[in-house]
Amino acid sequence: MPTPARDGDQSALIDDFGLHIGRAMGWPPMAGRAAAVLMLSEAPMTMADLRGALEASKGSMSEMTRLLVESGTVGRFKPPGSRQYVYEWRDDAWAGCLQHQLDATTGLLALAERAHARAAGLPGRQRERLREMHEYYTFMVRSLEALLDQYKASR
Amino acid sequence: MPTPARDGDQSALIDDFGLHIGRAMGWPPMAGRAAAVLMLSEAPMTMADLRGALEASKGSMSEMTRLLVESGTVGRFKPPGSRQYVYEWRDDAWAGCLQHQLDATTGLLALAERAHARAAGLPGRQRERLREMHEYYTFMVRSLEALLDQYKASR
DNA sequence: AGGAAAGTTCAGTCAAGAGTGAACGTTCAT
DNA sequence: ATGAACGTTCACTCTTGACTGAACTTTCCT
Repeated sequence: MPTPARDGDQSALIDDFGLHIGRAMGWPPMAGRAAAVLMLSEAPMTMADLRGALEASKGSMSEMTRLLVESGTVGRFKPPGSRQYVYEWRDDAWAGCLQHQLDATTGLLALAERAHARAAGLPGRQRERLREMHEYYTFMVRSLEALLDQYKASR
Repeated sequence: MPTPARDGDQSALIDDFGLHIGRAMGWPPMAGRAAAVLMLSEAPMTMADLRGALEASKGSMSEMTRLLVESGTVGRFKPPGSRQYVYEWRDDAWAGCLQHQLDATTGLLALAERAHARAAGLPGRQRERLREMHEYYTFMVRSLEALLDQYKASR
């Protein structure tokens, strides 16, 4: 039996985790809570386990597990001889988080590039500001890539 | 007269900027749009100018300018002899963004610390995961601080 | 192949959050 | 000091997005 995740004062911790991590990752609160439950569970959990721990609907859990797996923080396996998937917090989950942040920043760099490209004819002040934005996101993408490498290497 | 910010195809750009930057900073969309308008404006703008450019209410603009100034991306001045404040995109706006990201990460580190402190009695797996989370956010806060210094120095 | 269990999808409900506008407080030139 | 211009606050409306549950699809054991 997996750790009962919602006993006593872990409950508040899970809500807190859920809200903040969810917000940081751009997830709905329920996804953050599911991540917290999995992180704090000793054993891998089935969707039924998660639903029990969070009192959530089937549909919601299906969507949340999808998000978590996609983000690279949670793994999904089907143990041989079992019909149900089990979900487990990954050892390299935090690298997944950092990757996620890098992806988001890369998206903003793309936006800055598009804007900057169109800026040829603009007055100096505006063009300069778009250049600075582009420069900033270029810096950030390069730096986050370096951090990710460094983090991965340190393990 | 400030640059008319909502003419033709800048409008789409502003909505796009607004949405993405707003999301990245945890702002409502209108704040992102206001940031975009100010970034692309040649001259400083009054609240009335902003309201005109964005077709927004007084109340909304009051809140949005408050957010922008607080974030360190926009400056607010009262030119001598004028009754109205003017708002202007700051030269060091992007450092403000990075600072904001650092603050958010520091908040998550605090959460990880609280959780980790309570983890003394937990089974090995869970304690190990909380340790990893703590380690990750420690790494991130340290690294982002370094990036911020580096970015500031490079200007 | 048949069928039961697991998982996904999607229309609908409900709650959270964004934006409005009127009432209120503040500021500053006279 | 006065009052007109400016800015802020807050109760309300409307929009967006999270979550539910029932219908549907897929999987896999016999």
